[in-house]
Amino acid sequence: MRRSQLFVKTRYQEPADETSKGAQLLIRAGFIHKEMAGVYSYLPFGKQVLANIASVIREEMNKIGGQEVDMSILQNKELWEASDRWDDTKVDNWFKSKLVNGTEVGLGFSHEEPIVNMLRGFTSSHKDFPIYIYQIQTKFRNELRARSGVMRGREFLMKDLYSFSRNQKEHDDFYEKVTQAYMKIYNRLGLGDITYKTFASGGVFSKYSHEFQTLSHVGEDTIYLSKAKKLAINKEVYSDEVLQHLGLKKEDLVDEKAVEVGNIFSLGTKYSDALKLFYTDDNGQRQSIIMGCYGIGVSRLMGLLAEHFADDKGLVWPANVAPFDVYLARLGDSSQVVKEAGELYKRLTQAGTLVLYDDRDASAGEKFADADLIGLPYRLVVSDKTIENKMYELKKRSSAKPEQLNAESLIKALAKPKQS
RNA sequence: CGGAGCGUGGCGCAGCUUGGUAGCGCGCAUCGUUCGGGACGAUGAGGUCGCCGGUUCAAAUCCGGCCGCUCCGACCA
Repeated sequence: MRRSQLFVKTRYQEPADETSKGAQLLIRAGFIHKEMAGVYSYLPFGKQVLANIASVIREEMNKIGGQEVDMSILQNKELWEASDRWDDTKVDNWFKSKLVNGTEVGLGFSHEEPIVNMLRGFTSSHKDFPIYIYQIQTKFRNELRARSGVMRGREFLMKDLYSFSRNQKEHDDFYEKVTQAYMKIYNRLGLGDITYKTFASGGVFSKYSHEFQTLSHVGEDTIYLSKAKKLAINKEVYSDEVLQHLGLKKEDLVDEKAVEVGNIFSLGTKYSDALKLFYTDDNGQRQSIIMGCYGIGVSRLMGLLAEHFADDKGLVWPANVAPFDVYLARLGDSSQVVKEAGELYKRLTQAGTLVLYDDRDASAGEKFADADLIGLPYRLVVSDKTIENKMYELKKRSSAKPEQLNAESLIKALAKPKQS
């Protein structure tokens, strides 16, 4: 993409109405636009980052048998009354509205009820199960207070997976598979080293649920973690009894601030029973379905990545999620520089490299500052100097020193690595 | 929802105490000079001072109400 054609502009100063470093950088670099407290629009770069995170998640969900759908956001009140979750005293963060005829509808904060109801129309035999369905869509939650920019919004992008198993073992096996898949996702996003499977409140369905907590000073949660065992306990369930149950010693744990980047729940048969989703076993008997739900906050991850992968000059995106691979800075506007940079842009693009071509009539300093702020993995310079040397200048965002490359090695260096 | 702070061109801010024709920096436009780390000069455009009401000859400024934003707390299936 040519920078001159992009409507988004970067900002020199921090926005006054954000205090989170990550949100400030995302706004300054033109990834997001704040509509109101806890509500953000995603601009071209931000939309691409979300798509890249989603694509990592999608690949791992598909690998464990997930089938992707896109459920409606408008919710049918009757389904939620069946499970007694429509009442504002039961779920206090509903956004609700009304049809012209007065019928109440909700904006989805989660999708257990509608997805169970939908499945009733397609399943009846034990041969139909297990089933794993997920979606990546916008959720609405009427939080009392939005916070930390895009990390805790009222409207946010979330991946939610629902599992439907015939018995406890089948459920437990899949639950473990999801745990593995989640760790793969955090690894691929560069957060694996600081993300911990964490024991948290299980609600009424099981003893624990599991959260995935990434260590960060902007975290809203406190966890007690064992680095050796790669496990943690959320403060909300931390007690001697829990420690004993998990075989952990108090003195081996340290407390840290962390961000909840995922949460997996065993739901038992509560929603499947309430909405009458059953199956017939091989003896012709009606049986309950055991459910699980598994969430990952996609937009929250973007906020966390911006917070974590940054330095004093701006963002430093991991290659997997960066909106482009390389920032091509054309310095000066001599006809040979314009020609050379234009041709390089074309050539790299044809080779599959995603290039953000800064073809504006701006100073070198401004282009370098923008390249640092936006934080693409590489910065490539074409100038009279590089043409004179018959070399290109390539610099990693994460490193201070540039290297000089000829055209062939440049194209090779920027070729996309194969993703696992 | 309790406590605190804030709201003035696109962005960041001053002005308010002590009422008297709305300012600075960045950005933007035009011209010229520049051109490897956010260049310089000249000229210029752009503002219902969050909204409503009150006091006053006169309100960005004083008073009341409302709305919005931020932080702390509570809350977060």
